[in-house]
Amino acid sequence: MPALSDRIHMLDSETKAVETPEDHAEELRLWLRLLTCTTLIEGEVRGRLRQRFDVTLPRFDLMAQLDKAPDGMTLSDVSKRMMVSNGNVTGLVERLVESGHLDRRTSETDRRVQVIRLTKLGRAEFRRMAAEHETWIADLFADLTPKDVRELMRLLAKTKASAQKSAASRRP
Amino acid sequence: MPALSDRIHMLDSETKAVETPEDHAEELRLWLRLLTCTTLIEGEVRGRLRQRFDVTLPRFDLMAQLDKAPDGMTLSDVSKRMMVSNGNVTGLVERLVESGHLDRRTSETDRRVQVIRLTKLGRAEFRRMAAEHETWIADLFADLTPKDVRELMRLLAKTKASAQKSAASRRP
DNA sequence: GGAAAACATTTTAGGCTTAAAACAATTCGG
DNA sequence: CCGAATTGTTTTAAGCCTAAAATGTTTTCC
Repeated sequence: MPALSDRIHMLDSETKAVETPEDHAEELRLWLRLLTCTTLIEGEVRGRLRQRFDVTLPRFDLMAQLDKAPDGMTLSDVSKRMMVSNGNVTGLVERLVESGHLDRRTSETDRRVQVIRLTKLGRAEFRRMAAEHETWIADLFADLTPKDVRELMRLLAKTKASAQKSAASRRP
Repeated sequence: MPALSDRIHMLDSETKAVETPEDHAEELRLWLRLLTCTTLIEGEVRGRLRQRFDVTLPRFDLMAQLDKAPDGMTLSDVSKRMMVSNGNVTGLVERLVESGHLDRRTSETDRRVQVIRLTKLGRAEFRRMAAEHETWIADLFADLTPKDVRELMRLLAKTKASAQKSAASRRP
């Protein structure tokens, strides 16, 4: 059993936690800055993709996923990788199949599963866009030194892990 | 006039720049990681706002802007601050006026301008949500040390400046 | 003063996005 | 085996979002 002074201390710190809410303004500012950076870059890339290739960002992102998977992916895989809802992918894929960029077929071993892959056209167009896209990104980050890039990578990895942990603890 | 050896060197480096495109894989990875972090946190916040308060993230964001401006803002101001299109704001405001959270009036000095502000209800609800929201953010970033937070702030400020510069140079 | 440019907002058309419900197919446990 | 969960996808309803054109208003600058 704790000494009286310890119990008083515990009570104090508990009371403090309840009555004087901690200041999290720094984290809030960090979050807003993170969001600003992403929105800024995303908007720029979106605009360039439209102007230069008349393609939307979500389409480009989906093709990017498939380019890394020559044997195709299931819709669920894509949905998890892109961190978007299932229904979202259904619609995106529909339009890309329609335009001839994607090939969609039902798996032979599991008839629930749809496997999608890039068509020859889809792959060619994606490669063309991706090459230019990479230079845009390089340009947008041009003022960062290699050290800045490394450090940001490290801190964002830590951020991602922290956020995933926090998110997971709410959804067990 | 440069010496022959210098000219050869110049030709070499120019040729290299054209024929062997530089490798920007690191920047690309950085961009994807930045996007992942934002998407992860944004999704988490969106879900909690919906579950806890039955409000959407864009509505919350708009109210957050107005909470900082007791005298109201014009739609253009809001649109610039939130980095979304004008038309987008029109619709958001419409729904928030409809639900009684916002007050909208035409400026008396310039009849083009609409000034919006939070109603009493809107402000009260926002404050309630914002208090909880702040703890979610703190939780999502909980594994970062104060030093990590400072360093991220610094690097993201640099990133933002770099991206803005690059974006501006394309749209003069 | 009046045409032209600039500005603030709304409208339009189309696409993206989500959460939740519905449907279909497979796997699991008794 | 067979009913119950689980899994993969689609559908639905509502809202978000953009780019571009349209509308109304103010400013600029001959």
